Amino acid sequence: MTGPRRRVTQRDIARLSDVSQATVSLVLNNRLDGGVRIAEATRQRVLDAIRETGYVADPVARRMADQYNRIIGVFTYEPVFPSGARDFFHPFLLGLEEQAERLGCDLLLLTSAPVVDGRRRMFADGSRIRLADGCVLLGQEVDRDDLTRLVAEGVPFVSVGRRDDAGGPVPYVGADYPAATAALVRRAAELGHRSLAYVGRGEGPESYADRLRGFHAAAEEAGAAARRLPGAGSEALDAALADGVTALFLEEPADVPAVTAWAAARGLGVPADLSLVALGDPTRPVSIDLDVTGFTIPRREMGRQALDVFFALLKEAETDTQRLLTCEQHDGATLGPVL
Amino acid sequence: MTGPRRRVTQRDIARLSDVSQATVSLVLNNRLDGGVRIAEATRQRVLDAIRETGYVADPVARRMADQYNRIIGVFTYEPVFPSGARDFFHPFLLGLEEQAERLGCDLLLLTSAPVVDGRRRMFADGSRIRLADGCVLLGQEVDRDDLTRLVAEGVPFVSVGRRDDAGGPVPYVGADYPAATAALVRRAAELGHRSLAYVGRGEGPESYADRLRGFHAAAEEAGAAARRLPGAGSEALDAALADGVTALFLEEPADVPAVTAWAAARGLGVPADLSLVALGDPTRPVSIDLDVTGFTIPRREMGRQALDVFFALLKEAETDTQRLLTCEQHDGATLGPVL
DNA sequence: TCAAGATGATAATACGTATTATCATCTTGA
DNA sequence: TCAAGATGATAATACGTATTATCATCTTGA
Repeated sequence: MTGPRRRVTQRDIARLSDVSQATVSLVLNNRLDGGVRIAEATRQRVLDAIRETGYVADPVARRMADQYNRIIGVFTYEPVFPSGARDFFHPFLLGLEEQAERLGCDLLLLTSAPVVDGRRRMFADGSRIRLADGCVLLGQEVDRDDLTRLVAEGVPFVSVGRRDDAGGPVPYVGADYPAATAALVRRAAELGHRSLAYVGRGEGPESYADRLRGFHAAAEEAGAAARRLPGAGSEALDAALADGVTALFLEEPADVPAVTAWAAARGLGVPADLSLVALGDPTRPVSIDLDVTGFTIPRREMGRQALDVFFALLKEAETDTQRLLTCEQHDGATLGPVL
Repeated sequence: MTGPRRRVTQRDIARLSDVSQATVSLVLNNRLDGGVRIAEATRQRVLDAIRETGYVADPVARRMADQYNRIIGVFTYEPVFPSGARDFFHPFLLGLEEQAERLGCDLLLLTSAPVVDGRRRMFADGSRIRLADGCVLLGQEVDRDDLTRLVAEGVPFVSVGRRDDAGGPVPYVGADYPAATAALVRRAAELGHRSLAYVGRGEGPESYADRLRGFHAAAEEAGAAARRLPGAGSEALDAALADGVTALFLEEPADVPAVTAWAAARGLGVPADLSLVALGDPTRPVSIDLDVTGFTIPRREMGRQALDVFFALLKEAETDTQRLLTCEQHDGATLGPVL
């Protein structure tokens, strides 16, 4: 008595409650406009049948009829979630899931397998995004072409993390890296640091550029010397130290162990001889035994608000579609006064 | 002149190449069966139009015409993916995603079902599973009631990891823990070990029970003494050691650091004084500096094959719906001969 | 008593694709 | 010359939902 279980459809509900399919749809969507009316008794009969059968509208058919299906694609760009980055991205996902549950929508994984040169192009296939009402973008770097096309096609989407314009403004919920970085620079200046170094790329992903921008702006304002070291290599650090740098601002906190190892090798005390500041959370898993001063990215909250912005866009409601959230400053033990 | 551009449809192609929509579809799908034929010239005209316009079939409409919506729910039981377990579960997800891409379907996260006492019940909300064609189950432990209901309702589903019957056979793609464990026991016996200890629960999740079963069976066959220690506590280990145990089989490889710390404290060399075997991969992130002998769970492949089984079930094709995959043995440096 | 308005429901249609049954035309062979 | 088969294409329909135009019946008020 099995056989491939057919989906329960509105026709089934209609038959059960002795009305037409149209009526079922109207009850489901609670349409009151257009002058449509359903008697309360009928409505109840339909709702009962729905409850009994556990009927849910087929999201595909809903999309077909050009409707919302409350499914949101989550597109992640990191090449197959490089194992290291998982921990970093997880809080974002948690925020998304949490808010999705609250808003009663579902998340579709658009992270699908490796495609062209290790990276995924969003439009590589026939645009499965269309299955969903739109999508949320996650990842340090996002393909510019994809972004441009999303904007051009008017697909509702939100980026987790600020993005530069792409043929139009990109809706995002980002972290206020410039402000968070600047605040730490000011703290350092107050503590007497006159020569600071930013360690990292400072370009490429917006999040890097934003940090560096905040760094330079605040340093200039504070009248402190500022430089950038491309990486945490020993030679570069040695040179900076010899040149009078007293505080290092790490773009990538996962570099902390490398820097402390170098400091230990040189017999430098932190923060006695050198201060250390972490600009965010590590994107690679590392064990750090120091209580590093720096800031924390409100990842979970970013995930949550991303969905809020998404729904506002979908409903075309008024809202701030480019949000920068404040990072929490962490007062650790690695930023000290210059002795 | 913007506005969301209308999609190019088969009707457009049909008009352009002066054929019917049906012909376009037939050309696209290259149907040769059913006695349908398209003249080569016509075919080329249609293909040209497709090329010119960049037409791609709307995935939504495709699925609409199909009996299935090609959406597969991924249900995970771990309480919102407890942070430690993420690493462990990720390879399964990768396998699922990879195969989903290959099979042209999408994964819907069903991880956000209402959380009742820290855990999710699948049917708590009644019907979200019905959004999808069926689902894949992921997690160490699966709710028995949910399982029973899935079987009873005939929802197509596959468990990643073997499951005991639940009012009927449960389709699964699991790891062959008994065989993998037994192989290691035999190796130990060959190396002269006569008294072995299994460290762990050995019950609860099927994966634990399976390991213990394989352990006991192989030990008996090899004529070696076998016992089980509930955990890796120092007292238990001391007692076992005092009692002549020369090899420990760890159900949970994340316990390796605890055991090696204990061994170091007792001045025991591994494998000189004591052999160590890891029965699988750590479910919690730990850093292990030893090259531990043991086996690896084919997680990615399990994810992949789970989707294969799922589709076979969906299409009611003949297939082995209860698969146990072979674990890869890893010949490390912690299982040595008894001196 | 009857017209106008209110009420309640449905038939018809659209969305874009896939497939099957059917049809028209051409070719072949005796 | 004609029937049978081959060839090439299409009309019709299905998939499951949403919506609009339409219709039938009931109510109301003068």
